[in-house]
Amino acid sequence: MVANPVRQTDAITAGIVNLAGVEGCRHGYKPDCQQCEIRTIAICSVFGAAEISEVQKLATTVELGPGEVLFEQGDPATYVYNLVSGRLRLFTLLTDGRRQITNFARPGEFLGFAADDMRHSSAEAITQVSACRFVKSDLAQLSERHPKICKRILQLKERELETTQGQLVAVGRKSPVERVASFLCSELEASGWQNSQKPVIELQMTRGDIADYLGLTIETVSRTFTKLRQTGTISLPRAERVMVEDLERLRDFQES
Amino acid sequence: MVANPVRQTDAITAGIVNLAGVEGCRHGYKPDCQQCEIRTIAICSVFGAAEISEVQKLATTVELGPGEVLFEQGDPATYVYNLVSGRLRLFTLLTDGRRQITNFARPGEFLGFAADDMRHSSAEAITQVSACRFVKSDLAQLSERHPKICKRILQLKERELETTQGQLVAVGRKSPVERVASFLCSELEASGWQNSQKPVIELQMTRGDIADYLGLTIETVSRTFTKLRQTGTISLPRAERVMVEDLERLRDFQES
DNA sequence: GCGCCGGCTTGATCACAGTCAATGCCGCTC
DNA sequence: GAGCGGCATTGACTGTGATCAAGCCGGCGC
Repeated sequence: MVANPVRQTDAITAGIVNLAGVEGCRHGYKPDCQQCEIRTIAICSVFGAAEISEVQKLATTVELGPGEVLFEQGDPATYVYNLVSGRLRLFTLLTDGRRQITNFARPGEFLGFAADDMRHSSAEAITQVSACRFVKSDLAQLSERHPKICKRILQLKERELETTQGQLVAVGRKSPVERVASFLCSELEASGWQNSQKPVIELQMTRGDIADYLGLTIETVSRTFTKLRQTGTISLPRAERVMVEDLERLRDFQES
Repeated sequence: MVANPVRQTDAITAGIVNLAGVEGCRHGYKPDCQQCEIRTIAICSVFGAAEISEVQKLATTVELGPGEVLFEQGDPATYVYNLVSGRLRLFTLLTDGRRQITNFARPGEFLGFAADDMRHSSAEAITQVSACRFVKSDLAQLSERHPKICKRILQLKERELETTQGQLVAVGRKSPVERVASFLCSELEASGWQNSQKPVIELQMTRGDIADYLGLTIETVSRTFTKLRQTGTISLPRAERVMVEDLERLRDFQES
């Protein structure tokens, strides 16, 4: 009806890559919370050095390669995750294969929390991924003893909601150029870019992923990149490397 | 670029309707929590009869007429609200007046919580509205003493997020018929419709609101209603009353 | 090296939803 | 009752982004 009914191949073949019967269960070893890169930004940030060992006991580290599945739409939601490193795509599939990506998760994000213990979306690794897994009920118990966890999760949820709302505004009311510009700006922002450096974005996802994130087709995304290149806004030494040549103009293209 | 640049009038004139200098401050009296219709579904549901008086002390009732503003994009986020009765539209405006409605809030919803103390969207009453207002910091203090509030807010936030994600999927990947069908189904669902009754939906919002919610134009929404009428799926005795004649078919049109 | 495959780009064409415009309908005021 | 204003519907036309199709590029295996 509207867009690419059965044109994603990765979405369909993805299930095959899933390895174990249990959700996201590649290697199951304890994380080293002291050394953890996201120790200060994830939900764990609320714990002191003494308390963190209690968390550590409940956690299991999960590793995924590109294309592998962390969890799948329709499954029961048994686990929750802290994304430690790498990136994931979270998406919903319609019956005919159309796909809407709702989030490109980044390290520090809290994933898999579901209101009704049922997954409404799937999560696949884009890059090599490492995540910290908890049994949902374990975390619930832990949060009884340490209410501040709940507060922290709420903060992260609110941020997630606001990001999704921003995406909704883009998809519902912005032109392709505006959507792509918004996407690039938020990727740059979230990458921790410093004002002094030349702005460069390493895209870890394909054009197809970007299209399914922005509610466009691959072709339109590609043409839009070309347009941005031709106006001198960006340059593309390689398809996955975006160098922002005129950040001012890119920001203007966002229209918001 | 993409849709109705400056065609909403209500969005622009809305500010004029705002009455007091203070956010949503029409009448400021204490609510009667014992009699409250949303006592069992809002965040208050976690409190026993004894505790509720503590909440009541912090709350102020706010009343709004149709079109009046509860809070506005860009304002500091000082208050949070429980929507007690009526409906609100929450939306984001782009600089040129394009509007994306992100939520048609219903009684029981918790509104105005913001991650960075700044409003990213505006809230306007669609119908006569009554809401229960708290100073954000008061509620934060209260939740220190009663951590279960936080847990409850988290539940509501997760539901809100999942609803928004569903909307994103519709706007990003569904055809106009599918979007309108999805919208009608969720309106019916949320209205508390019982299987035994004939399904009737009283739309409280205009075609323009629905268009800005679904990422369409007024005309397309109107034409889609006509299409659904012509296929015998619904009938429209009045523009705002939708009688679902063939719920099976309406659900099929959702395509998800 | 060669061939293959997946992902990206580009071009040509088409259809669907947006735009513009006219009309209808209903409620409100005078 | 007449006139007005807001909202909804319908029609005619247009333009944008989807679709279809071809070609390109880079990486990988043989």
